[in-house]
Amino acid sequence: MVKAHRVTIQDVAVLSGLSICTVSRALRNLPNVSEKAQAKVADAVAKLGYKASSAAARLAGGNTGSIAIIAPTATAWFFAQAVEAAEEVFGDSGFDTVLVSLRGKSSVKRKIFGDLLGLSQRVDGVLLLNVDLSESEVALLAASGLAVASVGMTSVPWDNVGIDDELAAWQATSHLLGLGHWDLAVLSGRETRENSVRTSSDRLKGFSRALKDHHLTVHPDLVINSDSTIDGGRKAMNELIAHRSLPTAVFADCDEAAFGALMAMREHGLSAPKNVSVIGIDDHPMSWFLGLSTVAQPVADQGAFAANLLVDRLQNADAPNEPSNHFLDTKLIERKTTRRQR
Amino acid sequence: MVKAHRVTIQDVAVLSGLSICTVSRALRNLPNVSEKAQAKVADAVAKLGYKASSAAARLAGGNTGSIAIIAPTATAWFFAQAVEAAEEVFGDSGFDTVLVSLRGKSSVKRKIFGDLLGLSQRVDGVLLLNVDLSESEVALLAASGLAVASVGMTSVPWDNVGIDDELAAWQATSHLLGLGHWDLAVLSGRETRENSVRTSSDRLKGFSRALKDHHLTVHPDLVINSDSTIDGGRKAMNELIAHRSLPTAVFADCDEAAFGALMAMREHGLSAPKNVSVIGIDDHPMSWFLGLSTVAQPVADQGAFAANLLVDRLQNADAPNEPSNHFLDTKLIERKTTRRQR
DNA sequence: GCCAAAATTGTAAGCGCTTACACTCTTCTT
DNA sequence: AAGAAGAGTGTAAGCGCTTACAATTTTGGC
Repeated sequence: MVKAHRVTIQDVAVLSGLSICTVSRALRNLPNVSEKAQAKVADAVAKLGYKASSAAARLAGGNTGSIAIIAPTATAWFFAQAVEAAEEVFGDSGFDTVLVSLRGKSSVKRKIFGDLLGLSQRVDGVLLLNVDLSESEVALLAASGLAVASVGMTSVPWDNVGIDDELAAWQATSHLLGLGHWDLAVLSGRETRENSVRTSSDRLKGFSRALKDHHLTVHPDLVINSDSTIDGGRKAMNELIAHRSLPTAVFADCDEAAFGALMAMREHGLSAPKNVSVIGIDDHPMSWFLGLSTVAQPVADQGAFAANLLVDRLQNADAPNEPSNHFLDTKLIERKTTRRQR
Repeated sequence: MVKAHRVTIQDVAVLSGLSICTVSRALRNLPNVSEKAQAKVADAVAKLGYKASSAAARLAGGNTGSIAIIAPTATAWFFAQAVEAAEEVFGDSGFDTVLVSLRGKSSVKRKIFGDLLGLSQRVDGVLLLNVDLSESEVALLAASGLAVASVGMTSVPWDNVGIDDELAAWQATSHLLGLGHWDLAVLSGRETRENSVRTSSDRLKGFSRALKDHHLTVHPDLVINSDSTIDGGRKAMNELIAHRSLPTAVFADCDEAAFGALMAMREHGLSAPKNVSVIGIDDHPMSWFLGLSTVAQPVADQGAFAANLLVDRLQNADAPNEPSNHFLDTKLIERKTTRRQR
């Protein structure tokens, strides 16, 4: 196999009998190219198997043809799902996806503002997944010239898609309440320290609102801080079991915490819904397996939606519409860990 | 905020009082640069916050500074884990990670040989995670000029890291056998149609070998084909329960299939280890949760190891050592789904 | 049919970097 | 102490593409 001469736009120009410039315009569907020329170019491209060099395009002031996805981690179910969905959209639109995982490092900022603003030379846009940014970071990013979109963020000056976290929590809590439970605990994710991610606090709000709707008040002892992980939920539930009175139902603000809660219960000879009803939010695939009642959120859809929004911005850079914020629907899924309180 | 003039190598050259060429060499640690010059350049770079444009570097014949990770999917636990580990290694070495998920499409080949060989203009190397390639595809890739490394592949002409699948299966099966079980079924992933991924068939071999070691033979009826997913395992186990005689122990060739098996059993009022002992391979985080006995494999380590191998190749392009194949250790983890057969 | 405006196409100058190759100093030889 | 070998540095020519702007062709109104 001989190291083939790279097929350049030059070759296409020669074969099609046009100038490089016209070919370039034809390739990018710019106006002012006759159909004839278009056809000739398409022909030559096909014949030659031409593929533009993104490096050259970029250097010359065009686009990089790639988009970065920034996520707190790539391993958690939610992010893996969203990343893959977004990657598909990007791929289908001809973009490469460069993945940046923050890996929960507190060096988020360093990453974002060292690498990422360095990244701005290498990508056309950025898709942020639940990345907790301070106001100044948001401002910097917005001013970076990059197209930006996000999933699960709040008050950001770019397109965002997510779910109504407060509503989802309200749905879950109301389900418990509707079942006759009035002695509820909540396993709540830790408050974020920054500004742009408010999932946990919104969910806590929803919990409170549901209680209020039933003329109940939130007892501080029954709001347990918990990491949004299996182990976090387990610890939180253990704490609840060991040091506090057992409620009749527990709302975990994500399924993984609910799993942990279930596990802790099992370790103490307790089970759901027999001793305590348990509900989560997410509809993690394991929830089905474990029969966990939950409020489902469309994860892949969120990633794909946001990705599409971003691609649209990139492809219609001219249309400067306002940043939009989209809420996708959540839905109560009643399974086996919740039941009527007698 | 003013749109800043891009800091170019030119600026560094001026500030350091050297020529562009010298700066370029200094930046890439090429020989023939005095320490003095090195220092000056380092200084200027720091002062200016200079970052090379990968597009320009690439175009001029240098490297892209990015590496592609190709995986069958990004959502499965195993891949998400490996991807993140590799991404970390790449990031620490200054490479961008471009993610390509095949999403189980049968268009694997199209992807690989359209996109990927197109990718070769955009990346320096490729990390393949369990990508099943035909011989000709392997040859093409090997001849592409890209640096390549892989995880979980067999007979490939580049660095590979994985586990000894046959041994892992042997460990799991021997555990069952050692517990006094002799009536075993195996839930085995479908055979691959290509050449470079042989996980399932190797694991089946290990199963057979363990039986042979105990002077037992494999009964064809007890080799159940199963997708390596929860649902696959569930279906396979259902089949076993419905149409065949129930063995005293089941070896699922991956944890997710084992989960499915456990689920099917539960649906039939059966449980492990009471009615049937169950063991898997992987040590998925849920296995701990479910008390599933399994043979643990170091997933993140495999990704990181392979990534390091790849980075090494890229950074020492001069040292043309033979491609190496590394097996990482697997370890039996006995939990609650297996017990002595009385 | 004739001329200006509009549509189409071509020319040429870079984008920021790498890389032969040429050049200037240092060191050693002998 | 003069010249050769080598270390360190500079010059300049691209890499393949985009993009003003200039040149050419087409179109249409009279």
